[in-house]
Amino acid sequence: MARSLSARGAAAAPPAPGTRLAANQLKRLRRIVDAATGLAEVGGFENVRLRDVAERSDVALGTLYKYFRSKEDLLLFALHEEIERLEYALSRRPAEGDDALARVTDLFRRATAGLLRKPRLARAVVRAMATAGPDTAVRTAGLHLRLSRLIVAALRGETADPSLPLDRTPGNEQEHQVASTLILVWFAAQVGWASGLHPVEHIHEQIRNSARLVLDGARARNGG
Amino acid sequence: MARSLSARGAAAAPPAPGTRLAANQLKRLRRIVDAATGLAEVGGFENVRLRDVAERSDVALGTLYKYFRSKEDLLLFALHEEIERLEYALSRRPAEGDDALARVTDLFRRATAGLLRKPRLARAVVRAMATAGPDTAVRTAGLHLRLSRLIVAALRGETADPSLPLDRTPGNEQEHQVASTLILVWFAAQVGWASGLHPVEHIHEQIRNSARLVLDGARARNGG
DNA sequence: AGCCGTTTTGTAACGTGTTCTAATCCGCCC
DNA sequence: GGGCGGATTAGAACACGTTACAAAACGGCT
Repeated sequence: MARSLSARGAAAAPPAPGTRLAANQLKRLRRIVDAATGLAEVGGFENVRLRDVAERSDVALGTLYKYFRSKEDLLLFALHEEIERLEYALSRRPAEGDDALARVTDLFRRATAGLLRKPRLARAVVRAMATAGPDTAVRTAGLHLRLSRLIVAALRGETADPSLPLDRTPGNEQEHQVASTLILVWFAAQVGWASGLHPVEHIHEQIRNSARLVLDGARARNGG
Repeated sequence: MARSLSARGAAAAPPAPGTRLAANQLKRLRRIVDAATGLAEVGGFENVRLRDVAERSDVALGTLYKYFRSKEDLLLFALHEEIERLEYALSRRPAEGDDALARVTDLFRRATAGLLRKPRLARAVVRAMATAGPDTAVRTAGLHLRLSRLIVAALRGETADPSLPLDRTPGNEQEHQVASTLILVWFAAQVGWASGLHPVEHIHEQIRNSARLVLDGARARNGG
């Protein structure tokens, strides 16, 4: 995430062997991502011309392709960081609400708000997600798991433990199904927004409606 | 749809003025779409090179762009036809099942099967849908409405009336919410499949799980 | 300091979606 | 049959993602 890349421990001692290179590479990576998001904030997906990204980050085009497999991969990395921000924010202030529905709605509200603070960037990353190919499947799956963890925690009124490995996420089958459904709805609603079909509010409405249905279903199924 | 384009009324009498041109244009349109889907069946989205489509359909590149605003628009038209096929099939044999859940599951099973009869074409149109821009928003919205109508009918155990205008679709608010949720889940699941994230069966599982949750929710809400 | 393997650079090249234009064709009307 | 207007054609041109490659720079090692 942003933190782990920028806040390098100030080692006054001679850097360990192999570290110097990695440090430079991390700086380069950061420059690239910042350049890309900067361009995306201004003009969305189409405005992220990889030649421009390369120029703005003082990096050769070839280097850029050594760090990221494609334009989508690059923007997906930005989304990854955004989700890490969300994880951090939720760890400091968990989703609020008296019942699961309220908490989950709050979670998505905050997630959407965070993403849409920069609408054009949001459009860009959503589009990247939608057109991702098999080469970025791993990243995509990771995002899904991270979100799922956050949702399950919100359902339970707990706060997610980011230190746990993603494949050992708590939650029973039904909770995972609820999370999965809501993630897909959220994603699809955002695609609809990004392609000009709906205004932003529609994302919120859609999630609220779906969450209500799904959670009532879960409750009924539990005999509650 | 295919039917309405190819089965032209055999007017032995001299064609009405302006008809000759339109007939040629319809033939051209059909050739273009057939060429595109043919290429997509073989190699998916990337294999649909518009130059090749133009050549295969004996049409100039410029003409192609006079008929369709973009590559996505062209493939979306193919999806439109596929959904019309689904409408037709459902009008002849409605979704089967004793309760709403069974019928809706059957509907999506058939829809998915129909689409995935040609997996590469399916990948192509799903991708087109996912990357559609504002220029194709109308087509996209239309597809959503058509599907919604089919789902509401399946929920009720009726058969949809394709002659009704799309904006006068029957169904109360809750039924529309159920339909909307399931459509989004279906779409997102297909995007996941198309980008290599999941095998086909996952689409079915996902829809089944989501439908169960959502319909239980709807039932609980109705006090049933 | 000098060497070596890796990384980075600069730049050219290719493929493909999209746009543009001038020339041609086609159906219609007088 | 001749001419008009819109549709069509062929082909060039442009933008941008992506790949390729030779030369230069860099970092660690002796």
